Amino acid sequence: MSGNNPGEQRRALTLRDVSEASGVSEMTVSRVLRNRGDVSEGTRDRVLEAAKRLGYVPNKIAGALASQRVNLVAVIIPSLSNLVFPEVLSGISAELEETGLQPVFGVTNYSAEREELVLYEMLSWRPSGVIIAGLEHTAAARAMLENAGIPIVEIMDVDGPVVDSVVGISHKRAGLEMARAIVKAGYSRIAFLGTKMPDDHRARKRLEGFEAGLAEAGIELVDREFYSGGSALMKGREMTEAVLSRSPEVDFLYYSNDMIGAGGLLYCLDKGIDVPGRIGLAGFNGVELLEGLPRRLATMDACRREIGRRAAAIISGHSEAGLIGGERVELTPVLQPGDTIRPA
Amino acid sequence: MSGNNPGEQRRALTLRDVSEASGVSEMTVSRVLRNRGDVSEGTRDRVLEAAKRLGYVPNKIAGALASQRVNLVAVIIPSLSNLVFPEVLSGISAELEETGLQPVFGVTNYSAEREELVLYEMLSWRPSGVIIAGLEHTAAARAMLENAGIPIVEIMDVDGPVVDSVVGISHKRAGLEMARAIVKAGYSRIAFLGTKMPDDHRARKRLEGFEAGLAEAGIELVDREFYSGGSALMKGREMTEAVLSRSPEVDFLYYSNDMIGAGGLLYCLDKGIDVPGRIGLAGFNGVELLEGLPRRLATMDACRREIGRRAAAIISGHSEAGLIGGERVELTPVLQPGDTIRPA
DNA sequence: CTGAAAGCGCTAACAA
DNA sequence: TTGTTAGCGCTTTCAG
Repeated sequence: MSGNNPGEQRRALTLRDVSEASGVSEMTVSRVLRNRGDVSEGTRDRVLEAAKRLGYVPNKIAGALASQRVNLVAVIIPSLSNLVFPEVLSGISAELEETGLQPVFGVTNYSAEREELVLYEMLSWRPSGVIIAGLEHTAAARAMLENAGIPIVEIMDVDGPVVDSVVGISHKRAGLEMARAIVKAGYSRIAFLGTKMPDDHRARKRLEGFEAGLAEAGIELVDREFYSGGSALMKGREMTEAVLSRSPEVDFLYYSNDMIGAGGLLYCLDKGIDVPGRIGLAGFNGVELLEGLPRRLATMDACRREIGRRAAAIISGHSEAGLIGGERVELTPVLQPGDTIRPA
Repeated sequence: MSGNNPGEQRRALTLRDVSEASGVSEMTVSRVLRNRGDVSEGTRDRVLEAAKRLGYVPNKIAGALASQRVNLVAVIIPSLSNLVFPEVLSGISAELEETGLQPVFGVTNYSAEREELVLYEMLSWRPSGVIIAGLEHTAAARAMLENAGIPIVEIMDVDGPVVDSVVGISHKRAGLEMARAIVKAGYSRIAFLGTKMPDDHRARKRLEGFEAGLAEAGIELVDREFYSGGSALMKGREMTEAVLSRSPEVDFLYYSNDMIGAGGLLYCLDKGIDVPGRIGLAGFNGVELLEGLPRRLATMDACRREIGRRAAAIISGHSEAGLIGGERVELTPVLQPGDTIRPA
């Protein structure tokens, strides 16, 4: 408020400043500011008044170093532009809201190398826990996770070996069940349309499960088409056109996510193709965003918010209890048949 | 790798451990690990080998306290579920990638109170800079920003008084120009459909600008409709239906964002309404996600990624130069007429 | 090129 | 209820 000579480098306020301004020892000031221990009403008021008047903001760096406790939870995800992850994050945020823990986000762009880097960076802040998407990590990243000495929760996927705790769904199973539902509905000449990302293991596992499901009925994929980058809705259109002109006999299109599926749906409607009569369609994720399309695309809910919540709950539970122990939460995605699979 | 008695609380490794394992002083180990100062090839190798073998992860808390430097940039945004912000974040991430600075995100849920809290929390980590959405803050938040002694960049909006630097667009102007374009195209019975959020000041400013633009031509809004929550596409449909049945004379619908606009577009197409002949439509944001709809919705690009980039660049520039000085970057959103405004 | 000493701002532990 | 003393693990500074 006063004495702000511009140009003069202002030193940030310290506990000592508040201590001097209030005539109370640093230690007691610290107690007041953290609501710790017994402090008399009078002292408390004097301290709070002084802190507020000066505009004191505590230095968590120093606090964390002294107390060896950091209220940060590292959250590592592949991407922010894929709709799915912001939803997971908001589940995490919501769950952590009242726990005193703060999520810190890092993004890997679907690169295992970058994941390793981001993880290293985050661990060096000594967070109280780590939530990380997927089960596939570099050897070094895995080692860091194992040695961090804090609760680790791998999320989204449960198909594979785990470091500590895990919260997710089985993408293999999701693909498998979708395949069964499609076969049961009488489709048999089926194509897959998906993303081509080297490190998108979950999409890969869904496809594997899907093929396994088809194999049960002696069916093989008729065609497949991959893309990367660009607007998903548009890509969905383009890929659908490509597949339908290349393999006109196809009667079902399974998309690796709802956005490209929606593009495909719009394309089919444009072309006057009978959906789900002539061609059935299904996506994956259960993106709420898409409610409101001319038809509801068949999909499977990936339980994104719930995954975020449960993962955060594990971290906050363990950080309270002070223990580290692998929990396993497998959520079950439910088929939402929508309007694009014909009734069995 | 060895000696991991489970159950035994493992103390995290310190510089001293690396020092002892390599037979080099802590100070020199520190130099090697930070690539600072001259260290002989031999010592360097010994240190790196030891650090790697032990799996040492530096403690940034201690480092930051000692050096009084923190490579964190606090980024405060209203929401993650609104498409727009993840894009800003990815602009920030991209720009910061090579600077050694790390973004840390906080979410306010469009609440000024919560913003104040999040800001306090983040400032207590003594970040190198703050990027914060919007110009409207509580008095206390404003005071914190002013006294933080670090570069502050307010983003998204330039219509109003600023704390330090600002990067954004004028939403008033965006609304104004949209109004002019619509009037010029010959529409005159115009309705507004938007979100009802107390602290969404940018949507409010767009509406104000829009009304001002209409007023230039002596036109007043025929109708308005607000919503909150739910799937935007669906809400767009519902609101559109409501307005059209209440005010059948309307010939243009201006939506406060592209998602509800897209819902409206789909509704009109469903009903066989001639767009843009009978009714014109426009949204706001320039959401790439929507490319691939049956028609391209008229919109205005909000320059989200660019805003993120520029804001991050200001922070990293100032943190290098060590100075704090208000920069002002006003980007100009461009009208994308798409297929839903009839040619003037 | 390398090392020793002195903190960074706070809190744990103990003393009064 | 309040204060004192020692660090937390690193880096700055200065001395070899």
